Amino acid sequence: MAEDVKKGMRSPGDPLRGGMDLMVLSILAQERCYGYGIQQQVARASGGTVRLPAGTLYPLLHRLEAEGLISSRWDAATGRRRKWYALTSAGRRKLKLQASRWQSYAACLQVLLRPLIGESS
Amino acid sequence: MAEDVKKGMRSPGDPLRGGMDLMVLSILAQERCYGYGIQQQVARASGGTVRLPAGTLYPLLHRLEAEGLISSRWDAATGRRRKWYALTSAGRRKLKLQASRWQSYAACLQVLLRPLIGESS
DNA sequence: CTCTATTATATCGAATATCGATATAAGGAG
DNA sequence: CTCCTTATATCGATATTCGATATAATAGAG
Repeated sequence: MAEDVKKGMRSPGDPLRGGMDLMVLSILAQERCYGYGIQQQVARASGGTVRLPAGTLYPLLHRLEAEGLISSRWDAATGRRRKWYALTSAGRRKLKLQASRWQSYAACLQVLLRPLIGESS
Repeated sequence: MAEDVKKGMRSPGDPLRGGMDLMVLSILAQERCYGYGIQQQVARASGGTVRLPAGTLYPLLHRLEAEGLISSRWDAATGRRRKWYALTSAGRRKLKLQASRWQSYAACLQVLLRPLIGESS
């Protein structure tokens, strides 16, 4: 149940390709949520600048579930028929890894971008 | 000579898909450089954590040049036969745009990631 | 001088993330 | 009843990334 670990996929492409994965995982790390709710959280967290289209979101959720990083459960207790997703322990590990890679990537980009933004120092 | 401007390019995929573009553009914004040198700068700026494989780099440079964002010029004055790239004015505009989008994306992710990293407060 | 590692650029094919369009269904407002 | 929003889903098109591979020139070791 972890055959994806050895599949490959190192290098910088990872933090980029899976950027949306990281967003979803980080949201689910705080509390369980359903697709549409995740979509709204992303929009809110970015002030509407970042969007997560349904055509991206749902295939992504299915993929994460297939990889065992999240688990799903239909629940209509809130009055609405929703598919709630929760992070698995494997998902938590993956999140840490992805977040770490992301930090590296973001830090690198910040180093390269800094001299172009403010040169007050 | 600017047919890419009207092509579309909304949504979050852009700052992700063109992540490497942004790196290359930001490096060339500081001073002209050649492929191999860019590769090394990325490695150095990230402490070796981020890599830009040749199979990614050169097609990327060719694409950016085809889009008119950078210009190339062979020059062996430094003792080595190298293809030097420089940012065009269109490239500078693109860089600003891409950087802005990147900031939005990075800010969003930081908001989502923050509560998972430090909970000391 | 010869041999090798590094520098330097290039291309191809495979893998795959993203997205617009599209479809479906259910709940609430008027 | 009708319409908008919520909510999930899938498909095909597109673009990016990367490993593998090839080539050539240069520097240094022996």
